Amino acid sequence: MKSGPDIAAVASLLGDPARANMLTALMDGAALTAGELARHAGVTAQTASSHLAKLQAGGLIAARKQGRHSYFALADEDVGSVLEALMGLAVRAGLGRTRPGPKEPELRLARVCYDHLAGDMGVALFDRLLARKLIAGVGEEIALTKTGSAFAEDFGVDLGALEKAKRPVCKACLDWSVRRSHLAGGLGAALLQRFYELKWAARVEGTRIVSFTRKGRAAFEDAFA
Amino acid sequence: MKSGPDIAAVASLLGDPARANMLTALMDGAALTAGELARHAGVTAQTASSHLAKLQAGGLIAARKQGRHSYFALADEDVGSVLEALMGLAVRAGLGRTRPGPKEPELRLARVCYDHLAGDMGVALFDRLLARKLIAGVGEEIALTKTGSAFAEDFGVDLGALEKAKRPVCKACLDWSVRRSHLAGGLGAALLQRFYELKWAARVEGTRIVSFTRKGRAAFEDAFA
DNA sequence: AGGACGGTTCGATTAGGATCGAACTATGAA
DNA sequence: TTCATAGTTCGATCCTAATCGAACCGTCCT
Repeated sequence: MKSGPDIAAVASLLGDPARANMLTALMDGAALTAGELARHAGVTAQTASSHLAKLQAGGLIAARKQGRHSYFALADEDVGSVLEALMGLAVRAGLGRTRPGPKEPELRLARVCYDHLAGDMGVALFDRLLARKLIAGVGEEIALTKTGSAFAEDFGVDLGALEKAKRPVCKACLDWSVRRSHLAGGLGAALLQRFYELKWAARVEGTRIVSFTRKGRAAFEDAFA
Repeated sequence: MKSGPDIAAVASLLGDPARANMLTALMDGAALTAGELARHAGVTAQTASSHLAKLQAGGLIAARKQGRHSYFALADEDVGSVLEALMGLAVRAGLGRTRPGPKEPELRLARVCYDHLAGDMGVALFDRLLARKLIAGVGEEIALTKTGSAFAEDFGVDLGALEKAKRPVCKACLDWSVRRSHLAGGLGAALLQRFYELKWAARVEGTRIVSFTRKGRAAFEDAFA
């Protein structure tokens, strides 16, 4: 009579409207703060906190503290797949769908975060370094691989100086517009510095926007493809 | 805040233990009467009736009256896929309500998922079809290759009939025990049917277990090696 | 230091829905 | 016809869990 894993337990987690709204807000893979998720769900912060604790206990989301903020993201892309599948079932019996659009395109594309690159291009940089196994690690703990170190030196980064500094060489930082990890730490700063030196990009005065030249953009794509 | 289809509505249907038990009982693709489902769920006939009405309204099950019996079955194999995927999440979160009984290993080895083969052997089948380039595709979008079509016909599958049906011929379904894809769709069903016909395997009464004979297992390994 | 703000915990309230008893309908068998 | 069985509908009860107010704990800022 009772066989197999307890699907009711996990399904009932998804079955509450507030939690479902939070999860759908997280479906793009980005991380959001507790407060933002509360707003998405249309509940108070207290209620949201309770929901988030349950989702975390159920293994559906992963939490990460940064400063006084708590960021939450889907635990895993499998969770996203299940949500997609559930939407498929929901569509056949009910409601339609809508999709919002982005804002502040330039800021979202590339900007400085303290002293390193953030925005879509920052996230892309991070993703490609990871995909090419130039950096590796889990969560925030990241390090350059052997090939990565060679690559960085070749790119003109003085790794020796970075390692002498007290600042960590590699660190994952959460992006506020894309809400995914990008590369911070000494290496992140050094790479952005090299982009300036190579005239691939420049700061736009009075803003945090990093403006890539056409050639710079192409060189960037080429170097990290 | 109001984006996408209402996944909470359908998820809350799956979130009730009684309904979840009914659905898991239906996962082998067979149709059961209201009374049988009530016993599976451990509730009285009245409550079962209420649950079944809700599941039907939600498009998860299909009802069919025959004499004084009401038969219920999963509305379609997508529902089965979602249930399998949910089981995957439940297992990962350690929410496995079931003590690993003696039947557990057999279930993991080979079982029916709606009407096709799942478990280790289902995944193995899928992998080998892919490795031999008999099927190809990305994600859930899969199709038979030319050599694959020839192979299927040779194996005794009536592809013409499959293509006339509205049901997709090939489809990937996520396996809860192995957490990888196995083959669903018309072809998946047809292959399992052939396994039965060839006496390679048979259903174990009252369970979802598919029991392969020794010779059947050898023939399976041989045919898809 | 102080204060502001984001997040969490605790407790009490409340609404939704799962459940069952009883009555009702329909089918099949005498 | 009468009876039995399968299923559904109705109403009442009861229990869980979502919710928010208020207080508490950190972190950041000046």
